[in-house]
Amino acid sequence: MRRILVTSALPNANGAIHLGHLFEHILTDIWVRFQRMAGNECYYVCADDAHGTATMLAAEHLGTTAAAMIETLRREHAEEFGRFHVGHDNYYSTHSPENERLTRAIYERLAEDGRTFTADVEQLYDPERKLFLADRFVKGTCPRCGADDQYGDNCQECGATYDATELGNPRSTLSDNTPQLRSSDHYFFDLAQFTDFLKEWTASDAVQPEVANKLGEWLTGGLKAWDISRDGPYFGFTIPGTEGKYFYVWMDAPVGYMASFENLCDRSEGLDPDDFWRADSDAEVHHFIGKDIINFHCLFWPAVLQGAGYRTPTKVHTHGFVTVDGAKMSKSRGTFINASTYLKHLDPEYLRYYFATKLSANTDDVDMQLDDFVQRVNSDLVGKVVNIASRCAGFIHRGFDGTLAEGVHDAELWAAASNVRHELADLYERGDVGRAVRQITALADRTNQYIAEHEPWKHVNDPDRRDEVQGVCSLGINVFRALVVYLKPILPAMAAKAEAFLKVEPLAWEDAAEPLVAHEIDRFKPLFTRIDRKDVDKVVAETVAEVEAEDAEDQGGAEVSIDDFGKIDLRIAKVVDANFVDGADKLLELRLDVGDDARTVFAGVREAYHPGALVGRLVVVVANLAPRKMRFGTSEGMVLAAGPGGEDIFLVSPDAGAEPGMRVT
RNA sequence: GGCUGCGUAGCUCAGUUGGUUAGAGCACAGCAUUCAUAAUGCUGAAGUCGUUGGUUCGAGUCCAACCGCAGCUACCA
Repeated sequence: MRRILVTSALPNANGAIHLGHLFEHILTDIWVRFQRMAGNECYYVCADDAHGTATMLAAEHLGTTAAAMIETLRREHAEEFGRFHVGHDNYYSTHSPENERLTRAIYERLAEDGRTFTADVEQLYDPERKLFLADRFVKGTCPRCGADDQYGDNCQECGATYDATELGNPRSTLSDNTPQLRSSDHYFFDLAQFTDFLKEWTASDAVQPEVANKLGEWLTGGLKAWDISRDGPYFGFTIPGTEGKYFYVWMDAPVGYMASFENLCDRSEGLDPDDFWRADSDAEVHHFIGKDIINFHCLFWPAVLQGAGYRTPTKVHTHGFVTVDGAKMSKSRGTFINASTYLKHLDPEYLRYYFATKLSANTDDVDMQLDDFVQRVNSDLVGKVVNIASRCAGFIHRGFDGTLAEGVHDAELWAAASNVRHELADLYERGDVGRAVRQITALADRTNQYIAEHEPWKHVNDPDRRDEVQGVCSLGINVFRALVVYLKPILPAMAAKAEAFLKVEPLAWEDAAEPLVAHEIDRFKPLFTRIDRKDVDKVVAETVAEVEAEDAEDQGGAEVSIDDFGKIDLRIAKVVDANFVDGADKLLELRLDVGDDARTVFAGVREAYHPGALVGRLVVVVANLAPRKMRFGTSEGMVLAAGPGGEDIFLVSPDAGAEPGMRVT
């Protein structure tokens, strides 16, 4: 028996659980449930990732404390995962006493052994907010191409990467002030010391081949020291022996896996964290992550563990991202679906099954096509698998008192159904679940063919052929039982209902080895209902509505005084000319007559309006908006419009009689 | 820009170390059937395997270039 500890990446403690989190946790949960069915001792822990500047600012925004906010979200997250049947043994928080102790201990061990050093770092500082600014809180002009309004790490226009200190006219996105350049001592983990170790580790089968390729890039390029400290104010753990220095969130986040497990052990008889984490442990540790955090889990984390005298992960399972209908999840398209919205209208097992059909052992992105989602679930699960039990059970009850036959009617079919368990086990182990599902549905197909060939409905009233009818339907039920075994890691709730129908104890993997004979079963009740496409549409529509409400709150929620409003100079303008902009997908260049002066405004309405339809019409424009340099020219104002974007943009226009230049108040 | 991965029927994907007329499911069309949650079975139509070159007796499969898509590019989690 293997002893296995499994983790999923830690969701942020400042946002809701969405489709992307669900994908990762469902695929991990499927693996965990398989391991348990196969008889292994398997623990699955996770936690919210509580620390970081973002958490601090979010709590500030809500007018609460970080500690209160993260606890509320932690409960919410744990409950939502639970409703998707994700069976974490512990869903903890990285803001825990266990984690603080472990993180400090690990750091101290690394520091003692000369694995860390300090260095002076120059960084932008916001004097008003009194904090050092992470790259994403600084905007300015790209030092290479001169594009305005770029973040502190790279330029979205030309793709250049640079230091935030290189930006022209930098400003803090938190206060809009000009930041100052200040220097501060930072603590570094000397990752380069672990280069040889990491080369060896990544070449083992601890990571997928494409991940090893990616890591090879960093390894051959030379590893840089890793800055593990942040200056206060910061929401996190303080670094021992320092004043106002905090551990960078990614230092304590993976330690959170250990902390969550330790917390579980404290509440469980005979479970010792050391058995899993000591350097010579023969237990296994498996991390499931998305491909965006490969560097943290496959470079920093193994190096930290190695340096601190712990074992390294057995395997890091990396997956791709979820897209919806071929595009990134989008709030305005309604495909940035939160767990809570989904749960209002759809059964969690639909999603579990659909994700399972798309799972592979590689890091490709997984596209959730909403039509495909409905069809796959309805056709495979209701039409094929469940249908077998549904069509056989009636005969068993009508003619045979609900009792299955003594023997196996078709030894070949049963052998196929039973023996495939070895291959399926291998596929589950490797994470090639989509392929396993294809094998499973093929077996269901074969069984429906078998039943059709023997036409039990024709012979059920023929006394000479009663045994055959019972045999065929009993075998149908037995193959169905095997299918339930194979699908149980994916569909635990359906499996529980099927177990009740079959009147059996909870099924384990090896139960597929032997058929049920002369066994009484219950009457069949529907195990699974079809998805109605309308319910999917409701989820999408509600997601759009939520986003709009959120936007309204962000923009209109905070009250402004009439004086503030008075600062905005809204004017009626007439569109004199409108043209496409070469190279811009969304923009139209508009020449506007605003009374005395004419000006050029770039408006993101190309998908909704043809230039010809705009010439001559009156619009409302923000006349005193600071001119903004864009890639295609300077925009001198903003045209007001409603709608989520894309093709749904609706320009605001005045009633007849308004003249260009009139002030809107 | 550099790097990683992907690009096979309308959709989702299989295609082993290169080998005869490229496969499956969904969707579609026709037929059959009625035991089953309008479920099932049979038959059929549908692909110049991203493009162009190359290696080879032979390439979806190997090589090169190009095109397209996604992601990464370390102090955003």
